[in-house]
Amino acid sequence: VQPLPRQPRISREQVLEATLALAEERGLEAVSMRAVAARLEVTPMSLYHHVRNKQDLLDGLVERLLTELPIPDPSLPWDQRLAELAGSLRALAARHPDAFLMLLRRPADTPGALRAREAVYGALRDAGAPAELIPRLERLLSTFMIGFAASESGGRFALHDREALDGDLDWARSLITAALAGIR
Amino acid sequence: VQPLPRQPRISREQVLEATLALAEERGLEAVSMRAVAARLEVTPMSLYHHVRNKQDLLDGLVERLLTELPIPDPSLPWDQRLAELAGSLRALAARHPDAFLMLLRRPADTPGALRAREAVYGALRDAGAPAELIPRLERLLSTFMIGFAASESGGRFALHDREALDGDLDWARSLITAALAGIR
DNA sequence: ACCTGAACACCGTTCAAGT
DNA sequence: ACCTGAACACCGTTCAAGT
Repeated sequence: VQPLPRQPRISREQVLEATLALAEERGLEAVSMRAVAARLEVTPMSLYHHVRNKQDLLDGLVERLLTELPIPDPSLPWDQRLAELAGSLRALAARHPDAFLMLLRRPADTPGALRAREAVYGALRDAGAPAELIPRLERLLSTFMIGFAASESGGRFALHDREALDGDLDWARSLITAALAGIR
Repeated sequence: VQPLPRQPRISREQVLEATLALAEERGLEAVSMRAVAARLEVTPMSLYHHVRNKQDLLDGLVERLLTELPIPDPSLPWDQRLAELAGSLRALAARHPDAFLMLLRRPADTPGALRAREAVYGALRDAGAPAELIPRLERLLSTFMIGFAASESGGRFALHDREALDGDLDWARSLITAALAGIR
């Protein structure tokens, strides 16, 4: 006997959309399978046809955020591109402090992660870094930028005002520029 | 009417001890108020006399881990001290990947955080860094070290083997040494 | 002061059944 | 294929009561 085809009521897209909206409105802690389902006016169990489980739901959310990260215009000077990337990461972390931390908990091999990495690779190439050192440099740079944005949004830097943190990054930028000049 | 004094059955110390043991054996996700209470053979509600709530319990756990972080012998060369600190952070993150992430979610003004920061300050002083730059340098360095350890233990670096990551850190060390020489 | 039992308002997920 | 209802085994926390 053939199973009856049925019009899908919701898609994975819609599930992630609802997850994002919920996280934006009430924070990540309010994101539960049941709450997402309620927002879609559907039974909790219905979600399991579109995501494997809650972890997969959260993974999908993080990947979505990463994909929406603004990538700087490649025609800009390389150091400005890095600075803009750092700024975008800070803005993303500020909007989603909890979800941002999950960047540290998944392999950086998703399309969204690749996209961001390529942007850093390009900047480093234009900075004149030797090709064989670029992946390593990218790892160090991204780790610092993500760690900084996570510290700021997570509250680790709560004692420091925005101005001091801006100064930290400006100074880091000059140190990095000097280091890159030393390598080249 | 006087309330009757009563022999306390458990202390905050014991609660945190049980929390740590549970986290070590079954991971942070297994740490619940109810599970910690069960391990102490006590009702869940009894814990609330020793910790404000679950967040406070987790905070206590993180602070405990931080306090146990080995501080390098001050008589060692400054760069070796920094390298040892980085190694200790990596080991701590490997043992408690989830709890480690919580370092990014609380202000770094607890006794444990101060203790670690002072160790970095000392190393930077011995490296000859100008006093007025030391707090800023510490922020950059700690952010990188914590970000790196969190990336490694959290799985962000899952595609890279231990050897590559050791190489990353060795190289970072030489860049930092060069940058410090430039500042001095 | 410290511990308890019962209760409230939630969770994620499995399963068998419906269309 | 996709959605549902009922159920299972959990949560954190409040409250009133006991000693």
